[in-house]
Amino acid sequence: MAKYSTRQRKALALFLSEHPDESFSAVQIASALEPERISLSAVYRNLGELVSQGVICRTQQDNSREILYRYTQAESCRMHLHLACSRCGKTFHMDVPGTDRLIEQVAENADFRVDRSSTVLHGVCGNCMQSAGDSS
Amino acid sequence: MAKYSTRQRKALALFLSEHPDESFSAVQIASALEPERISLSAVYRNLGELVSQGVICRTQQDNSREILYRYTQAESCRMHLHLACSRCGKTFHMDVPGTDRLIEQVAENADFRVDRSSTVLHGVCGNCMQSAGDSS
DNA sequence: CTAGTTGCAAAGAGTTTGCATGGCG
DNA sequence: CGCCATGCAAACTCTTTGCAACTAG
Repeated sequence: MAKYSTRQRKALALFLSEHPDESFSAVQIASALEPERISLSAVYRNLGELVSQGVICRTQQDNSREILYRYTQAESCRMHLHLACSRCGKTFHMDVPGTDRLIEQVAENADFRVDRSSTVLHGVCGNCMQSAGDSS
Repeated sequence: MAKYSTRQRKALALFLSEHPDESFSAVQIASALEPERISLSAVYRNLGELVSQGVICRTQQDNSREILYRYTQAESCRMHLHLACSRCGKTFHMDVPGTDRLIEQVAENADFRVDRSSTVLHGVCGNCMQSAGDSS
């Protein structure tokens, strides 16, 4: 797999690596790369490859059946958990002290090895809380 | 909504409440309830209702585009985060001290309100780690 | 009896695949 | 030039919806 370096392949990899904190759907990527003229199927096929290479990871929003893709190659991305706002869909790094300790505790207490790169905590980000005046 | 109590509705609610720790797809539920003769559309419609009533919640497995449903009404379910094994698909309670503190820290440090009932940490459970001899 | 529910089948949304054409090396 | 990758369209999978028939209250 991935023997040739095509215009489409390069554009896709570049785009994702330039947005390490964001998750995109295949359609979003295709339209962002419209100037590069990539077909949706090429996007899907190349995303699949990148996923199996571990360069990016798949996630999903809770009430959509879209699959989202996020660059995880960057050191900084693999070490953090991520936070996803269920209102605006943005993804954030979770740079919170004590996270590692909790993950260790989970391993000891619950006999479960958490995979940092694929787990995403859901909730509402500050921006959305504010703009919605929501305090429930 | 939900003004009448039908055979299908009762069977669905009963089934879910009897399996508070497991996640099911609509198809799984429909076939588990086959003796009760529920159509897939009735399953979907009733699941939708239960979700908006907060009785159950939707989640998704990472590499499938199926939506999964899990009973969350039980007090014990709403207070915990959950762990999902990406090998066997089972869901577990996350009964780990320090979890609440971390969630508070996230609110303060990252200005993000984590929604306990919808977030699921992904990883590998003890059983699967053992049977796969995986230690990566 | 009346309105909420069901079941079926058709429509949607998102993703995957077959096959001929095109482009990298 | 050979083989991989692309593009298009058709096939698929899962979910939603329209509508007539059914049934709980």
